[in-house]
Amino acid sequence: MSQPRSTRQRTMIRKALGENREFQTAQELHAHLERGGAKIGLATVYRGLGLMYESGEVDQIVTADNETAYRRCSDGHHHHLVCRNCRTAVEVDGPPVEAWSQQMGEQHGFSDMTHTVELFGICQECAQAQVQPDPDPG
Amino acid sequence: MSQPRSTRQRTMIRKALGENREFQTAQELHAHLERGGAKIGLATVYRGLGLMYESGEVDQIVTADNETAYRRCSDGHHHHLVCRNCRTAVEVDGPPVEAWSQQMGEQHGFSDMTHTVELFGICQECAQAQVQPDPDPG
DNA sequence: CACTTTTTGACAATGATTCTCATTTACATG
DNA sequence: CATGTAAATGAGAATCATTGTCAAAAAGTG
Repeated sequence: MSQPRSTRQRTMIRKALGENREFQTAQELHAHLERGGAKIGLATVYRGLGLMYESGEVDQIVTADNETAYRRCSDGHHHHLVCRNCRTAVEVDGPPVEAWSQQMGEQHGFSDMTHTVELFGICQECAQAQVQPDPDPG
Repeated sequence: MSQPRSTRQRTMIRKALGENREFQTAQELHAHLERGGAKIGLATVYRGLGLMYESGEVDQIVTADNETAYRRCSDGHHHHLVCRNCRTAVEVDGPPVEAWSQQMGEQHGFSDMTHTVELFGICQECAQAQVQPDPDPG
């Protein structure tokens, strides 16, 4: 039943994803490719990333400004710990969350549970590079 | 330094929120108000809900179609278990998640942790009203 | 090569949200 | 009550990520 075809454009997208470990929006990825002299349409980037997300090849998060960002990821269900400042992301497992989600579902009679979980924080590097915020001044 | 003022429009928004326990988008709330004969601008609804969210007066979630929805909520940090079908929402505590989030942050050197957690499922009523999906037919 | 189906790309369209700015309102004060 | 002024409103324009359109190009198959 028709597999996705291997096209020059999709190869480019994969390559670009491989070169950058941070989450990128479709627009960013497209700009990056064009900057490198590549010829590819924006819609194609959107479609490609969408397909790769559906096949589980890449991960997807929604940023604070409600943009969708993608990153190459490892297999299996996992979550992300993302730096609010530089967007560096770490993949993390969440056994307690999975269990808790399941339990909440049962407790309230919900079936077919899914969940969205994202952790945000400031990574060590950014924390050191930044001025510490005043602890609630008078 | 200047508190939000009490206006006819904001009162209307609060009233409408009080009448409906489900999550509603700004557009839905606006439509509901106009249907009731009220005169209020769409931008005003957006602004009102935004302010109420910032002050912690209402809760906010992002639906599957990337729309922002609001609901009056109880105090304190909590999460939501939302029916994918009818949008009925239950507030739930998540001690395991809080602890896990904290722990992941420490483990990876992240500070200032926050998180977004939403649980989705099909509530009992909707599950009964719907045709059961075939369990992976040949 | 010939053929069928998928993919692409340029651009239009969509649609939620935000911005603009002139007008109105809340509310503290004389 | 009159008045001043900063905040709020509303109508519509503007923004902007994302999706739709559809003819032309490319992939994969025999």
